[in-house]
Amino acid sequence: MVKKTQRGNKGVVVVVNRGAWIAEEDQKLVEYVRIHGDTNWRTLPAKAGLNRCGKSCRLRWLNYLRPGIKRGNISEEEEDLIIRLHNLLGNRWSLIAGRLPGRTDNEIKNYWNAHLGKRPLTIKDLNLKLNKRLEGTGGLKRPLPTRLLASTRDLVATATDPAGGGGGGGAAAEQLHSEFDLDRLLSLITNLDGSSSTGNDVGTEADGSGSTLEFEFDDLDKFMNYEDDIGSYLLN
DNA sequence: AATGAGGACAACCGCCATTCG
DNA sequence: ACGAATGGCGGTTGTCCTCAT
Repeated sequence: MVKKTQRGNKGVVVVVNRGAWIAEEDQKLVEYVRIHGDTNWRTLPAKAGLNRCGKSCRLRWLNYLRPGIKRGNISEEEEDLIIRLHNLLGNRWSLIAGRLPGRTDNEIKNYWNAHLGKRPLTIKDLNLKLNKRLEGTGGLKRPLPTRLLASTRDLVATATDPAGGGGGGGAAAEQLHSEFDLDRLLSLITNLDGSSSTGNDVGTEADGSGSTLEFEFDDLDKFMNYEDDIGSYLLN
């Protein structure tokens, strides 16, 4: 196990363990948190008899030891949700993880980087996914409007770089950008239950590389429960 | 069988926001 | 009001494992 010195309380140099946790450390941490709760991570290691920094303990607890954590086997539904939430929220892993019970931000982030981030998610992929969901209803009568599920950043990237190369495509990007029917999407979302002004206003934000949608939780909830409505909207 | 490449994932780091004295 | 302590987050790195050569 790797050791490292760091400044502890009052500048005292202490030796802390680094690297992979061993079963004994996990046991100590679980036992301590079970009795005393998961507060004051700074002093917890010393009290629990762990040669770890507080941050390390906190991370270990939150990501692996706390009850209710699901490990591995990301289901197709979860993956689908991750993709759509990422389209909405970007790399805000803690927010995304908050929508996936039992999953941690670290796991979502790792999964994205390992499986999804590298894979260019095309509109065709999204259409195929939705058609699969709509099996038995005849599938989509017309292509899914890209503006509903993909951020303009992704669209612009696709438009400017259709073959994976770089540069160019400004006109196409501009066209796609103009096709991003933000107002339409927002009005669909806010009118879902007929209450467009609930105090949880939907906002938008430009980040320079294309707009990213920002939703208050209630609106996001609506959107995530909106899949069937998107389907019926497209089929009608 | 040895080894190098690439993937997967656990853990660390640095920064920022919030809380507290 | 201010600074220190603490918590939380996203990005990055390190390590282990698998597989191809």
